[in-house]
Order: sequence, then structure tokens, then C-alpha cells
Amino acid sequence: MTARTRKAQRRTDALSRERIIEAAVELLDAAGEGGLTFRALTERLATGPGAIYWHVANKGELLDAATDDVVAAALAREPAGRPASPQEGVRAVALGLFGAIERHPWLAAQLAGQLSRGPERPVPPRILERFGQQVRELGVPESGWFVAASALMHYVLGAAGQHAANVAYARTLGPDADRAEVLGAVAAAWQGLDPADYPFTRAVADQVRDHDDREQFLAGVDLILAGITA
Amino acid sequence: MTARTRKAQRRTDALSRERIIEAAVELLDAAGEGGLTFRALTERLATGPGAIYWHVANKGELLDAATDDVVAAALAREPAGRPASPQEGVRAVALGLFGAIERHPWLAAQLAGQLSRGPERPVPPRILERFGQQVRELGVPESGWFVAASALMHYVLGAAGQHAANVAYARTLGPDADRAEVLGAVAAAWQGLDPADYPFTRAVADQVRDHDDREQFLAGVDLILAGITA
DNA sequence: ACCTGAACACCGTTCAAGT
DNA sequence: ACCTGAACACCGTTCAAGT
Repeated sequence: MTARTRKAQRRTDALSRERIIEAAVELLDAAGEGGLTFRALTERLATGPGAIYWHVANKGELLDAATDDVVAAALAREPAGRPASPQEGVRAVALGLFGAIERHPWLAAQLAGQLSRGPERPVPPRILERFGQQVRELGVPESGWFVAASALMHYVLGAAGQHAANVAYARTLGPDADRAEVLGAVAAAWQGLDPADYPFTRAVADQVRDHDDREQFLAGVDLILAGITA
Repeated sequence: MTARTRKAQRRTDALSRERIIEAAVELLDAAGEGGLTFRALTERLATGPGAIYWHVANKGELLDAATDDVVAAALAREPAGRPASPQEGVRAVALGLFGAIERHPWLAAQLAGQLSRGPERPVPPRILERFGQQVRELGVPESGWFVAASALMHYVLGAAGQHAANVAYARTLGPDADRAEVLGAVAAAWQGLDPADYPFTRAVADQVRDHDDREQFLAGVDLILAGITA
């Protein structure tokens, strides 16, 4: 067994756009956005960069495709039957995205990037559509559709991203840090702020310690639902 | 006048962390996140990279400091007197951030990045605090403080980021594209979606064309305020 | 049509050397 | 204490050449 033997075997099946995107998602999951490089990709796929460029225009397109793939899967994973109510439908979509961002923490920044990079990106309409269909069934007058669906989308993406940050921060504290430790760390960071400048943030630090991220997240969704139907 | 004369003069005043951050913000404003490189920075400041590293740990810290600077300025720019009501206070903070993101479109992705990179980043607590203080004065019971302030923060950052994307997209269409053209372009992009998959998004495309971004933004803030006080 | 891999331009960062 | 600038490792991307 020479040293070279340990390298990835030469691939036998053909390369394809799907296989490349799949490998990109794996790299992103393993090491975050910094983990996705063409060098890592060529090694994992046992090719040269030219082969990848045959299937994908550039790194940006690959990142977009990976984002699109993961979001589409999350939105498709939903319960088979129709939701009991539009409210339940909203919660289901929200939890689907929450879970996707939890499993793929790099998604949060990526989605924010697509959101702030023009209207023709594929992912935002996909998400807006799902929330929007429930908003319509909520009986909201048409003039309020866009604002209601936008509010849901922006809150869900932002709050889920913050949750993912907490989870990632937990890993920093050691591989077996549990929920209490993570929340404790967030609370501790906020308790360390200047009392004169941050009275509110220090006050809520306690709440952050005692509550479950997912519960808080759903409470936020319900708050916006209350605003929509007010 | 030799070719060399056109290069930036050798700096006479001393370098400082503030001057570096200032130059970084200018580069970001001029060319977005890709415009901030140490090479561009050294040329603009007429130094070598080592000089910059004497004042700043690395690029990430510089980006964070630039973000922090701009957000702090936006939150400080507020009206002198106390707001007429907590609701007005929330709108003022929201519009302050909206304006900052409009003037510095790179802020949107940067803020999302800080949000999803752990609780000890300096900027999110700064924003949470401002919304939180108004939430408290709204008479919300303490158990609901965090959710209410988070909902405001996430909506505002997300929606303002999308607005900034629209503005940036407008510049793409030509230097003198006006509001109608921009909104028309967004509407057109959404109208081009598959009618079977995107009935809602296509329906709201018309609203997007006819409404003002700032009005829609404030309507979203009011929606969340309604949910908070429901 | 699909893949190889050397080469290129550019990037963030370091560090021995200067003042 | 503060700054210089050559050098390094690494990155995305290209392209002439192969099959």
C-alpha cells in the first residue's frame, strides 16, 4: 500500500451536474462556506477543474444550485395531507425551513445573499410562494398579500439563521455541549454587555437561557400570524 | 508628468484604525463586498499590507468593524426628541436601518452573516436593544420581549435587504433607470414564472409594480406591531 | 461530447528588515 | 511603535490538448 493508494479512486461513473451539486452540499455541510473550493471538489470527485467547469458555469452558480436543491427538498418534505388550517400550513412551511437551516447552517447566509442579489434569483420566489398560498387562504385581502408573505419569509429566514448560529456556537464549546450549555453561553455573552447601554438585551438574556429555540421560533411565527389576521 | 505621478501621493498623516475602516467603507460602497481587497486598500491608503495588519487583525475583523461603524451611525442619527409613541419609535429605528442598508447595500449580507455567526458579534445586540426598548414601552409582558424584538429585527433586516437588492438591480438596467423601471423589472421577472407553480407570486407581481418599497416596508413593520400588541 | 491538468491572475497573510 | 514590500500558500478560472 503506497501513500498514493489512499487518494480517492479514479471515478468509474460519469460526472454530472447533479453529482457535482451533491458533492458541493456535502462539503458545505462538513466545513461551511469556506469548505467549498474547486480543489476540494476535484479531489472528492477525482477529476480536474476543467471537468467541473464543463457542467457548471462558475462557483456562484454552483452555490446557487446547492441552495436551490436543499430548499426545494425541504419544501417538498412536507406532510402529505392538507394542513388542518392555513395557520398550521404556515407553521409547517416555517418548520420545514427551520429544519433545513439547522441541518445546513451555511444556508442562512446563502439565502440572505440571494435575497439581496436581485429579483431573478430562483429561491426567494419559491419560499414566498409557499407562504403566500397560505396567506391567501387566511382570507387576507389581496392588497395585503405581499406584505404578509414577506413578513413571514423574512422573519423565518432570519430567526432560523440565528438558531443555526447558536447550534454552530455550541459545537465550538465542545462536541458534547448540550442545549443548556449553548443557551447559557448566549446568555452569558449578553450578560457581559454594558448595563447602561444594553438594559433590554441583558434582561432578555434570562429568557434566552430558559426557552427552547424552536418554541421561541414558533412563537414568532404566531406573532406575525396574529398581525396578519388582526 | 510621468506615469507614476498619477498614483496616490504618499500619505503624510499617520495611519489609524479609523482611517482604515473609513477607507474600507468607501471601497465597499463603491464596488460591493468584492471591492474590498487589501490591494485596493493599500493603494487607497498609500501603504503596504503590513501597515494595515498592524492596526487590524484580519479582513474579517475589518468587515465587522465597518459594519459596526455604519450601523452605529445609522442608529445614532435618530430624531433628537423622544418619539411620540413607542410605535413611532419602532418606525424610526426601522427607517434608520432601512436608510443605512439603502446607502450601503453590502450591509444586508454582512448583517445576515453576523447574525448567523454566533451571539458574541457586536451588531445584533445593538439592533435588538433599540427595538427592545420600544417593545418594553409598548407594555408587552416581559415573557414576550425577546420574540417581539426578534421579529422586528429579522423582518427589518430582511425586507431592507430586499429593497437594497431592487435598488442595485435598478443600476444594472442603466444609470438613469427610475423607480417605475425597477419595479417593472421585478414584476416582469416574477410574471415570467410558471403559472402552475407560482400562482401567488405572479399575482403579487402587480402589487410590487404599483407600490413604493418604503411604504411596503412600513406596512410590514406595522403588521408586526399589530401582532405584538394583539 | 466530455475530460485532463498545467498555468495564470489574484487574493489574504506573514515576516525580516527598516525607521 | 509603526511601517515597508517581497514572498508564500491558496484560490477561481482558463485553455490547449487529449479521448
